[in-house]
Amino acid sequence: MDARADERTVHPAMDDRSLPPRARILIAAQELFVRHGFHGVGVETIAEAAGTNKMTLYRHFESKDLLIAECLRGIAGENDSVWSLIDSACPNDPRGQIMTWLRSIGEHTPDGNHVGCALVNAAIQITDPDHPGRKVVEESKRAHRNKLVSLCQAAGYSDPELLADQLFLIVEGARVSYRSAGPDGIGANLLAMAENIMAAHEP
Amino acid sequence: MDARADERTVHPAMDDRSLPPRARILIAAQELFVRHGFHGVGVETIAEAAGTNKMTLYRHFESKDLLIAECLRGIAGENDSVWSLIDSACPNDPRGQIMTWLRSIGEHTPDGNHVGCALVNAAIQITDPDHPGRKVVEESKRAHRNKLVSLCQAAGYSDPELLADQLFLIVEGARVSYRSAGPDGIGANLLAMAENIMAAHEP
DNA sequence: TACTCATGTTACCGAACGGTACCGCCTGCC
DNA sequence: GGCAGGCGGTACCGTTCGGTAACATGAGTA
Repeated sequence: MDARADERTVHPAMDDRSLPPRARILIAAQELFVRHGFHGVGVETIAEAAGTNKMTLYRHFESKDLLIAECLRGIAGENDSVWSLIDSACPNDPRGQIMTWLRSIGEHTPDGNHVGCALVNAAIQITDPDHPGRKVVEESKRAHRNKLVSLCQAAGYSDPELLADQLFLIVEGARVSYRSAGPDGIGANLLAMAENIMAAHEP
Repeated sequence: MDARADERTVHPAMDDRSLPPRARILIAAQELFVRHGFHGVGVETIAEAAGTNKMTLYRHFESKDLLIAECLRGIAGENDSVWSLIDSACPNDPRGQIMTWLRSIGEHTPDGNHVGCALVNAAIQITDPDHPGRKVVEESKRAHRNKLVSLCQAAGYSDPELLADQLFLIVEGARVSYRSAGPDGIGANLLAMAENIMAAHEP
């Protein structure tokens, strides 16, 4: 029914114990969850991929659901740091920051596979409205949208909220289409679409 | 871990045997899969919701995965018939057809919950690249995109392919954001975003 | 009546999974 | 040395799930 259990090794240098078990578990869990989904990978697989075992995993995380939530917090934090990176790469250049962000969306992962947005995928996989991971996703998306609005305002575009939402939705649509329509599908020329929309909001 | 098992009754008139078991199973499976995800509902639950049992289910469907694929084919067919409906509602009015389609996206389901696009959700839940349901989703999305392109061409917009892809991605992004950011989030004023984009392509 | 065929019913199997108990080891620290 | 705590290893439990076997039932039909 589910993904093949073959080749679930994660980071090769994971087995050396340079990182404490909790960090190794989080890294392994993030990678495996993103690749195979929450239901597609069990806690024992995660523990083995982290070079430890199930008991140690449960010493650091109360349950699988809370491990999922912690992974989502980690992913949200990585997204935040991407914005910090962009900010320091194009200081005082909001338009350049938006363009840098847009260009980064189309980049392939090291293994050549698009997986879309891990937070969106999580929100779809989680059907329980009370799951601890859900509010992590919603909060991250809200912050992401606010960041985009402030950038569009700073860049002096007309109707910055409308533009920000347009860019946000196009990017969300493109990333989800990598999964639903294939990587060579509709999201291929995302940049041209975004530039066309931005041109309509040029002051 | 997963959705609550409470209240999985589907269509109330499902128990009367007006429909043959295979049709009842498909209806129940579609509804339950959309609401709780593929992993969140078992075949026995589906059979009971359809007013039958597991053995009859397996007499009509080789496996759960093939049942999933059949459900996706049914959903894709429903999407096609929506386009036929729109076509007959606005004959020879491609622009009106696009607008009608856009308006239909924001409508709520009878229970007031947005579930996004069932095919996209399926593509994200399915991690196996060889799953029989995957090609159903990809084919449906490709046809959907082609339909939009031909409508934009017929409406005389400049750069119809770019416009079609922009509209497609915005809608995909909005529908997925109903799940990731909540129904009152970014996709709320989808219509204004689309009209703004279309205005930029006015001939 | 006798036959066929789709369906209902029950029981079961093997595997996977989330989670726990228990033991032993090793390291660091007083 | 002695102690404590973090960690590895293993065995186990209860449950759920996909899928199957075997049999009963009931309607339609020749």
